[in-house]
Amino acid sequence: MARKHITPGKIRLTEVAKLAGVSPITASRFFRNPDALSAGKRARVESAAKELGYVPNLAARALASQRTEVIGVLIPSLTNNVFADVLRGIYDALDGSRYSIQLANTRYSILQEERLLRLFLAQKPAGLIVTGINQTADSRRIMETVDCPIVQIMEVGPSPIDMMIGFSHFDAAKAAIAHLLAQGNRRIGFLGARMDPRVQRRLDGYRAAMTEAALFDPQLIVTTAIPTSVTLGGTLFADLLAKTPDIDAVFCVNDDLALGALFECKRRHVAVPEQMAIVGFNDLEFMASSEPTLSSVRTNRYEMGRNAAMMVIETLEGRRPTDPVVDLGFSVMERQSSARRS
Amino acid sequence: MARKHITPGKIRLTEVAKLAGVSPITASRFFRNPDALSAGKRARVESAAKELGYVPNLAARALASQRTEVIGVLIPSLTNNVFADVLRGIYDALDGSRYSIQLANTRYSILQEERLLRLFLAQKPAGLIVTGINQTADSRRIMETVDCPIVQIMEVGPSPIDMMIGFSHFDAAKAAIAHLLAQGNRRIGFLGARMDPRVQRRLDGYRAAMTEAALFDPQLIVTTAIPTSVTLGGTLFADLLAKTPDIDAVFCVNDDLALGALFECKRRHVAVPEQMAIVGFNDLEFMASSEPTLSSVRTNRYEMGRNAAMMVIETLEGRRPTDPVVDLGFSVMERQSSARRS
DNA sequence: CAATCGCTTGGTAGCGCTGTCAATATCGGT
DNA sequence: ACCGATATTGACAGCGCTACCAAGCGATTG
Repeated sequence: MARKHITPGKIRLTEVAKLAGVSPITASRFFRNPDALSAGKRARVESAAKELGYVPNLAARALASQRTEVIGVLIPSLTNNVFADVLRGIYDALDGSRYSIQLANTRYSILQEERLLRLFLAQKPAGLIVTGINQTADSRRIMETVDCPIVQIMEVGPSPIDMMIGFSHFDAAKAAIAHLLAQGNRRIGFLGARMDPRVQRRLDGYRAAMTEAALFDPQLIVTTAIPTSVTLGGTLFADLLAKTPDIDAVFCVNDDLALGALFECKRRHVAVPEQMAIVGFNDLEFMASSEPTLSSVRTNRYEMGRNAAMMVIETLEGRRPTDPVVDLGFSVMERQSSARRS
Repeated sequence: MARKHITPGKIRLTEVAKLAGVSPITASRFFRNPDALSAGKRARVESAAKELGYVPNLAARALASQRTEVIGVLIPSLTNNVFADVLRGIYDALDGSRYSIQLANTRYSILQEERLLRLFLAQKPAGLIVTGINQTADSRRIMETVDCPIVQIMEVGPSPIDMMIGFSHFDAAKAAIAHLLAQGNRRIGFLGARMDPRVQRRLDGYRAAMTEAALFDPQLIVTTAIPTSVTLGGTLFADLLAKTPDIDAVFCVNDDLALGALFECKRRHVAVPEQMAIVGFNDLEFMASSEPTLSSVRTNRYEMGRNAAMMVIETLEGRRPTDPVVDLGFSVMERQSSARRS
């Protein structure tokens, strides 16, 4: 005999089955596919489970069935507000479902991402949500061969691994610049921090729009690898102004930078928008209530997370979404900070 | 025979043991307590595992050992920046350790918290991190009988369930008011949103400080159950000003409200700090770089998360912290928005 | 030299659940 | 009344790992 024998009070599936007067297998089916039971047994098992306060042992289930009900989520940052919204969407979508989330932070490193991916896949997740479309070649190969729904979030692009939901950062940035140009601005600066792949594509969109307008000038661009912050927005804006004092507008790759730039303008008594137009990116809540209100590009982060999780669930339940690639779009929110000068 | 027989390529502990020329049990010990092996076997198992790319099956481990290496984390909100910092601390502390995190969102409901708690405990977590000291009586009873390290975070108080790390919201608010009083303010308003237990205690601290100074007036208090936002800060400030136009300062229960109040002041051409002093709470990054810079009460959120996770791990490894209750304190950051009028 | 001790190693028997397949019950159609 | 088809149910074995106990072994001791 190997170990201490059965703890008396413990409630296993067997106990529920016994009380309900059915076989353990039937009780098991009740929890996984109740429709397969006759109405009578279904009711008996249900009340027995409730009476005993039965909670399934997920480890045993995972071991026996060779799969889990865990959806792995790989995001590059826990601090960034953008991902907080996405996560909230994911958690909301999974709330009340049988699935749970395993979250991991790649810290903007695709090698770290690959490591975490291997770790996740070893535990046979039910599904996977990964950020962006820039994975290592190995990561991609691994994900292509694995048999579970995978959603790439935050942006759309060609050749999804499986499914994809996001928007075009290139188009979004281009639209922001188009707006600034339409308001009569000519010397439009670019402020970028962190410079992850999605921010790079916003820079590409900026470059394309400016080149089309024959207004491109590399001197207008200030970027850094440092993580973003409001303080950094002020610093970068000061740098830009030092390099190119004749700018009439600035496009910031996110709202923190935009807010920092606004504060820096106030410190320097540069009137916004009269002397300087500002546009941010993401449209965080505060943009609409600053003074002046700040223009931004609205992105649908909560919906992105929510839909991504729903796409995974639907696939798992056999109702695979008709279109594997969803473009959630964006909208340029035109506010006081980029209003046309009178 | 019950099911398809052994998948050929699958690497189990048995395979590693075979290659290393030891029994499975010895291989198993290598992963859990390498020091118990002789140096020779340890090296052999290690190289065998690496050669085969072995990854332990956590479900099997959990089932056989009757425990998991998952630390449950219950927080009230995913959106709130405050918890993002705490979470980052927790994830950082657990990074590279054997433990992983299971996160759940109570949405500021202690009933929801109790439900999630039962769910977690059914899976025998290695440890638990819960927010605050206001649990339901049932939750408390359950946690007191369960045999795993538990850390209550965000605040300190009497009678911890097990361990506790945080600071006194009462004292922190009182110190903020003391600062405002020291700067010569007399009619100090209070702006509160969400009004969760910790915010309530900040209100208590405010009331105590104002009463001590014989300046308390309920008309100075504006609160709402609505979740916080910058926009709400502006709205509440407008309400306060409508009720009590003669205020000379305002204490906001968080930085979002403070920023909203600042913007509202700008819109109304109320000079900060000349006509209106503002103090926030938490000291988020942007407070130091706004124009004017905003005073706030700095709290050590990242350290709180990090230490909480470390306290759990240390207890699990038999090195229980000497003091179960850790007060991380706070500091009043005095900036331009509450500078003494010249 | 037998008795004792500490360290390392292995054998056995499950942990609680579910995949597979066979057995049985039920039903409509001829 | 018989047949095959469909809906329900159950028996069995085993998922991959570890708790428990016991045994092997060299060193130490009186």
